[in-house]
Amino acid sequence: MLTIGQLAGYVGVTAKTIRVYHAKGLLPEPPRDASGYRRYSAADAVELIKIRTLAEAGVPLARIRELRSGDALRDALRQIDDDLSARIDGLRATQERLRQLADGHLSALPADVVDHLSRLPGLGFSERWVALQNDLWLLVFATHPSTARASFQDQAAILTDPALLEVVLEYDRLHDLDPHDPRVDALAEKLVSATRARYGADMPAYDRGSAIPALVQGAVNASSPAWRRLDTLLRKRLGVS
Amino acid sequence: MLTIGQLAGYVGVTAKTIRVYHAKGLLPEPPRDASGYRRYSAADAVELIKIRTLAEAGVPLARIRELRSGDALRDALRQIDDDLSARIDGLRATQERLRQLADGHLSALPADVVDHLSRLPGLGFSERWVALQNDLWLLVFATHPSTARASFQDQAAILTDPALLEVVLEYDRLHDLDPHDPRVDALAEKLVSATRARYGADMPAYDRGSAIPALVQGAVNASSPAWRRLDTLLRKRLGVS
DNA sequence: TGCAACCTTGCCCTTGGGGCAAGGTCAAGT
DNA sequence: ACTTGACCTTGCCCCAAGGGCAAGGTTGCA
Repeated sequence: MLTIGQLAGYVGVTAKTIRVYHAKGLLPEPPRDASGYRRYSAADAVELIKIRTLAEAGVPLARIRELRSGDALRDALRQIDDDLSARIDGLRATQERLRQLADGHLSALPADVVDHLSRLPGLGFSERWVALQNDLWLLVFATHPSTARASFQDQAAILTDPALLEVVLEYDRLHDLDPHDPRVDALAEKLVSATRARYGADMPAYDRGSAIPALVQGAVNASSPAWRRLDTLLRKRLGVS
Repeated sequence: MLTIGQLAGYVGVTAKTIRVYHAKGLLPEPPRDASGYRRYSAADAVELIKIRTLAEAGVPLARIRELRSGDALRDALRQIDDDLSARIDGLRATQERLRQLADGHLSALPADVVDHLSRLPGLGFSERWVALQNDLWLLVFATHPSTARASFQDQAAILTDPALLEVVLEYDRLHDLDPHDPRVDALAEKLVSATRARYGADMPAYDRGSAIPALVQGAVNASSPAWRRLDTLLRKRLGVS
């Protein structure tokens, strides 16, 4: 018959852990010897190993207690297994992002993006626009590392077409206008036709490349009522949820 | 400029989590607007994403704070990566044991072991010995599933040799003897030579098959002073730590 | 006989947030 | 101008799964 410390060392937990399992009704209290020490049998060890197997799989102790008595265990085990697979995949994804962080991909923008941004003032863009673009690309590269590069190159290419460049410059200038200025409606029209021409009839997604989530656009819009209204118009005309 | 809820929804955490990070000095407090709301920039979002990447890798927040300022980060990332690999392996092992549990391998002894145990009384073993063997194999199969079968078969084979069977039977009978009875020393001698004969000069491990941990032996010994002394003698003679 | 290493219960501490209260603020529609 | 619902603010207590310590009793070994 084992003492609590022997059982604990044996299964690879601390005595405290076993006492906690008793207190929570996970493992029944064993008989005590003459001096009040708990005395365990091999069957208790097997039971404890089962509990630890579930606990190490991340099953909450309360749920282990439920499973202990009922015979829902057979069914539950499959879901726990799936859950475990999902967590393993999650950890692998985390590891991947961690390695990108180690390579410095999250700490600064790539050199060509910085280069691109530095040329924007020369093309006629405002300081505000450049700062917004900086933030925007920072976010896109941080959240969509795999597609960010393609989005960026598409955007940079747009500015080499004089007609399209003029449209984007007007976007910039709209910032301080009244939301109901007719120039807002006019720009919305121009953006719709330019977008349709560039990306075809069935939109891959709204506006500037498919990888930019709506949230980024929302953050951009927030600084100007005119931009907010422009965004509303575009969503209506392009049929985006 | 983002509010806390926008930033939170964006990075995929709750606003509370961000406040906790402020309180713990992980993420600096951003400027407040006229009404006291926190206002975040894209740089904060990038910083938060870094923090979450580390947190999801299981790095304690206190440690993330240390890494945030110092440039020990580059070094620490490698260890965190290793750590993560180890945890992925651990989860996979847990999953493996979970599947064995699902197959019922932990709930009962295999049929051939039960069969073997049921034949022991007929060979002259005591009830006590059979119960101890039952417990012992329960433990071995629970903790060393991969090697248990080989250990068991080796042990079963031993009992088919009449000379070895007699040695084991004497082990059983020793239980109630005085620890200093000369028969204890005599059995120790016999066991040493039998073990050497069976397993060669350089022991794979002590006594009955290499997979049985010392702790199991300890549990067996606990019930008899004579067995305890026998164990001590064997360890000395066979040179086991 | 002494000592180290156990065991007992009880209580507070920790991590990483969740949830609620009580109040202030914002944007939209009426 | 008012209301409504969704935000935001701080402050507080709560959770799981144990860790650690205290104060006392017990065991094994020389």
